[in-house]
Amino acid sequence: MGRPREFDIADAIEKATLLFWRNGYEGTSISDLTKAIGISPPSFYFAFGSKEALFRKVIEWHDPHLIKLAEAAFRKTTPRAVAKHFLYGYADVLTDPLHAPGCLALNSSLPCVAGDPVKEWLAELRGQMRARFRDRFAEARGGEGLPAGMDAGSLARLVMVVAWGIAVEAQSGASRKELRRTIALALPAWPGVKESSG
Amino acid sequence: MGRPREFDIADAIEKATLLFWRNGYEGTSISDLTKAIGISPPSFYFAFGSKEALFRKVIEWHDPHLIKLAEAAFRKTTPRAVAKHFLYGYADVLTDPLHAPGCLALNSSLPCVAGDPVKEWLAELRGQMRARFRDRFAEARGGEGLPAGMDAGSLARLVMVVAWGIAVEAQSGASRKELRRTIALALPAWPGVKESSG
DNA sequence: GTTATTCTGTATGATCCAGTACAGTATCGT
DNA sequence: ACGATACTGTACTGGATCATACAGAATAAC
Repeated sequence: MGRPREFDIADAIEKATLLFWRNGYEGTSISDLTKAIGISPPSFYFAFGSKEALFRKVIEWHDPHLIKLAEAAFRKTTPRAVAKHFLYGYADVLTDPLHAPGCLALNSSLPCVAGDPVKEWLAELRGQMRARFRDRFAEARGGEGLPAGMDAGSLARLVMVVAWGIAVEAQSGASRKELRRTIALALPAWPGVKESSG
Repeated sequence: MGRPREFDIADAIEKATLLFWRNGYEGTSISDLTKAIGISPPSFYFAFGSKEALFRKVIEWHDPHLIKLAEAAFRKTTPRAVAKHFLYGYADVLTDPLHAPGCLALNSSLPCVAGDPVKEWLAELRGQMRARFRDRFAEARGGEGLPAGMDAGSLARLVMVVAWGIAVEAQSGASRKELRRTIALALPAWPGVKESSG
């Protein structure tokens, strides 16, 4: 009961997502957000509580996409195919013309002040993603284990390193084609036979 | 002539460097800077002009270190040895306990607002670094050219991708040892025989 | 209709921001 | 000594920040 909300929460989150993606967390003001959503500050605070709370909602809204991409990659057979599927899919996200170039979380977080809880939370999410890859590589699906000198943890970190690296390049203006060529060069680092489709 | 300056410019730049490294460009206020340097705002503006001007000076002060590292790497023979020397040296910088973890320029810039001149300037510096590697790889020193399917530009971009990637991981708390293990896994992507010392 | 509840906008508060007006102080050249 | 110049700190400006006090408007329950 009570007065019905005059704007759509999901729509507002989507608009906030685009702003954070373009201008980062600290670079996006309450004024920017209320203007884009088309509401007044009290409505904003009533609906979301604070800028930080909305940002967390934005990330929680977006993160499952990446997790699903990773899980789809995990269904591939070899570590190389897993990395290939994830990195190519991630490159597509980074260069999606529907939003600003680069990674939402990375664009938003890297400039934050050291010790900022938002920044640490995002670093934790990145760590969780890395742990997923580590566990997947540790399974050593497809027969024999990893070659000598390759542990699942380092192999997982390399996936993340290439991912964050292309995210930076994408934010700097690299095209999807350029990212894909770069990924192709990196793929032989992971064990597995060459495949024609990722 | 005139009243002599009561603080050391180089020392002030060094202190500003540490602050920008820790808290980023937008996350560091004039108040933070004047407090750390131990001067008042007018002295700050008289000496540096603006926060942006000081930041540019900080970067110009720091960038030659990386350029020298790259040039030392370029004196190696094979593309792989070049990448190895640069990436291992860069990993050392990223995890130097004398300053905050990660890359000064990357920590400072990624959170900036889209279209910010500082951000674009830093992206340009990154592009220049990539061009140096592209030119070095294009030389194809050491005999025959690059293998089929490898162009110097993509190979150069891969160096940068791994560099920015480990910079993000370093900022998230990865240790020097972890970064070195990850780099070692990536190195086979560049043509060249395995070497024992980088 | 009346009341409780939920959401709304106008207007404003407290704080921080980058940057400056101004007057004072220390050195140099003469 | 005296003026020109270079640098200093106190105190302040205008504007942006996140956030809220308050009163009004729209709904549901009764």
